[in-house]
Amino acid sequence: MIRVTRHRLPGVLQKECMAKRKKPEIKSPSNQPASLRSLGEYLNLSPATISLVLNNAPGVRSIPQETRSRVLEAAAKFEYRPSFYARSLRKRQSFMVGVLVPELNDSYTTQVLAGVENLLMEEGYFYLTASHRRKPDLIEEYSLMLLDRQVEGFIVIDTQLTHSMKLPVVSVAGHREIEGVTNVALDQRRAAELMLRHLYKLGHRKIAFMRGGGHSSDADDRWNSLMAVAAELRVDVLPELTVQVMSREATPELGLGPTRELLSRGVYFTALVCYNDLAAIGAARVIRDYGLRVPEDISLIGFDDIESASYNTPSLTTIRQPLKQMGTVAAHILLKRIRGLETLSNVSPILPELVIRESTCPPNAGGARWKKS
Amino acid sequence: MIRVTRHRLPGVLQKECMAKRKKPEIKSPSNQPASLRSLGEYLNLSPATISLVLNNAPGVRSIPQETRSRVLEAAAKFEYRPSFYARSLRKRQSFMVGVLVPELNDSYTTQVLAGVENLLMEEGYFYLTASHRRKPDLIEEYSLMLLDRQVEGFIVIDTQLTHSMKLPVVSVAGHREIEGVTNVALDQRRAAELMLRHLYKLGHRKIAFMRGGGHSSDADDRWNSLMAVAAELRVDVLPELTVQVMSREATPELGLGPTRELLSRGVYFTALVCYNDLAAIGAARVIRDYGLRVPEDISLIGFDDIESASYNTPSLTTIRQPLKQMGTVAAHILLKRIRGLETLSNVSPILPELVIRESTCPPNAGGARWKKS
DNA sequence: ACGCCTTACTAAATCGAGCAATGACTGTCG
DNA sequence: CGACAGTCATTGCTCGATTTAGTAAGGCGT
Repeated sequence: MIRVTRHRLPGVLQKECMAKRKKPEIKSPSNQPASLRSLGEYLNLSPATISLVLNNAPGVRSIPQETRSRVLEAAAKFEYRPSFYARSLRKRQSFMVGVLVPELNDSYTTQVLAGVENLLMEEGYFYLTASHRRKPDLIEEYSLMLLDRQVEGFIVIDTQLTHSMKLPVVSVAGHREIEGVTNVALDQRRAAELMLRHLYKLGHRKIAFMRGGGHSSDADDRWNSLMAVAAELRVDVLPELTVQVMSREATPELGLGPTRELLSRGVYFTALVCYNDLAAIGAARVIRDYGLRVPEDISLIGFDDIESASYNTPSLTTIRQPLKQMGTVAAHILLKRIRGLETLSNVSPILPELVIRESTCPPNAGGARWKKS
Repeated sequence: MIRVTRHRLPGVLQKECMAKRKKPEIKSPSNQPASLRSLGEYLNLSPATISLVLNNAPGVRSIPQETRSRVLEAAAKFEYRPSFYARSLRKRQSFMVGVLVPELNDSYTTQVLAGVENLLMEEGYFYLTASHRRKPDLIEEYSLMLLDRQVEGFIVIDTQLTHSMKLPVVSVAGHREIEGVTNVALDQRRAAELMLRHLYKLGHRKIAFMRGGGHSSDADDRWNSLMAVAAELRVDVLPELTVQVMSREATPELGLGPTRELLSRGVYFTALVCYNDLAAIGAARVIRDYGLRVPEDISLIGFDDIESASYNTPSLTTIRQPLKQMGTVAAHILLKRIRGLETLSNVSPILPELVIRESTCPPNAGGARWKKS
């Protein structure tokens, strides 16, 4: 009876095995991507051992330093990279999250996304994006597709979810309160304070307001906060000095109609709080056409700090949402939730920032031109 | 000796097997996601059969209609969705591509991305994005990470690749010619023709030029095309009427210096071809400060059609790159290449579009104000 | 000489799907 | 009665990594 050293046997078996199947010759490095098995064959070790060493798994303690370095060396030599799929299949973790956005070609979305990406990358996560163009059925369909792909959670940006999901969800600029969805939202109250306090300090008391359309979910919130702060500062909000955005275009046209309406009423005011930057750019145009100057006759304040806000003449004083930061925060919370550290509520609202540019100054700065026309 | 009907046996075996391992009870639908096995257990069929039916595989012919519908029904009932990982592992296909971009928060990139996404979604592909902030080592690192995740190809946007990859690559706004990389590029020649012909038809002959800085890879191409077309139209390109962008800021400041320089030379001209929209916005500002009007005294033409181009006063005449379409085309070519229909060369250049707005008009439209200051 | 511990590993199952190769049974024909 | 075709499925391996439960060899103690 022939005895063979036990732990040499597998090597022999494996070689026979290799002969049976297509033989990879001398295992040229650039042939096939290295696998645990190919490394095992090369080193005359089992795949299990290689796995143990490479993952520094608990059971590795029993493996002598010398073997370890042999493994490490071989892994480096053949540029071993574990198969993500095999690993994900086994560990039921994909290190991916799904991101649902209304539209990719939109600076709000992409700024948030930039923040999201930053944090996810740092943590070794990737993300899959799907843009649903605000169609509920696409939201549904895409979330299922992302679920199929084993995302571990969702970040939804400016997206109307209708029901809760089985996975953790963090929503940026979301409105509804939904079970299992953490909301990351701007502190609208603080934004209103920044706007009105700025105008108030400059000396403005006759302030006109342009209210957002009903289609935007932010609009009501923003309006209510504005009203609350105005009351606090004892600034009158006169119906004659209040107009509402009607259209839902994403161009400065937005501000044209309301501003014309306002000026045509002939009621004196020194500052206009616009619904957003786009509207403010439109408003500036109308005011100039009207023979008045911005900011000398009328100060203008916007919201969002879009790119054009600083390119415009005059450049706009506005409220900036730290969008990138909001993305980072969202990703951070999501990962926490994925890892089981519940952070369902208690998300502190994001603080906005006042950006002072050319469109605001003290009232009547250049000598009143009002009533001239 | 007991004989059991052969094809009942597996059912029994499986039941015993179930008893040995953790028994999933009555398989409540919302318990675990359904798998081929769980469906098989439920229907007393083997996973293989289920797979056959659901994939409509060749071997399915031998399976009677009745069994098929039973399978289909059960799959619907338990909302069976195949595991992407298992499938990808087996078929070595991930239905994912990698997208490398310099920066997410950039409208050029995201417009292209929107096109890419559109087409990929239609074809059932997703993509993983990584933004490398133009750092070569990050480009390298991220492409390896994407490779790990089994992407089937790459789309790179405005990204300097240094070497060829093993996978198909399509580059948008890429410059270098690299083995295995298909370039999707704008037809700069055509763009130059659109710009100059437009000015020429309006009657401009004294045309000033603002050249791009050397840091942009597009800049030289664009300049050469411009020169070629100018020669063709017999339009003089005078050194006195040529300036160069120096800074590399991404704000209208870009156009300030060059335009001041140009005006300070005191040489008469009626139109200025700007390097891009940003520069044109800056130029417009300087020209107005100088006491001249756009477009009555000086027509201005930009490039890119950024959002602010239409918001600006006056709005800019410019060249639009069909970025979304470029993204679509890139994705289309990539998928073709992934599927093995080689489309390495012969990619027709993308045709730009002239967008006529307020910043151009015939020369001396409002009566010459030149030399007034 | 016997058991027991340590060292250094390995076998085999698992994740879920996909196939190629087989089987078992039924019915029919020579 | 036996061979053969046709139905209706099943077995068993594969993809590559992870993990648990081992096992063989050698050393040590008594």
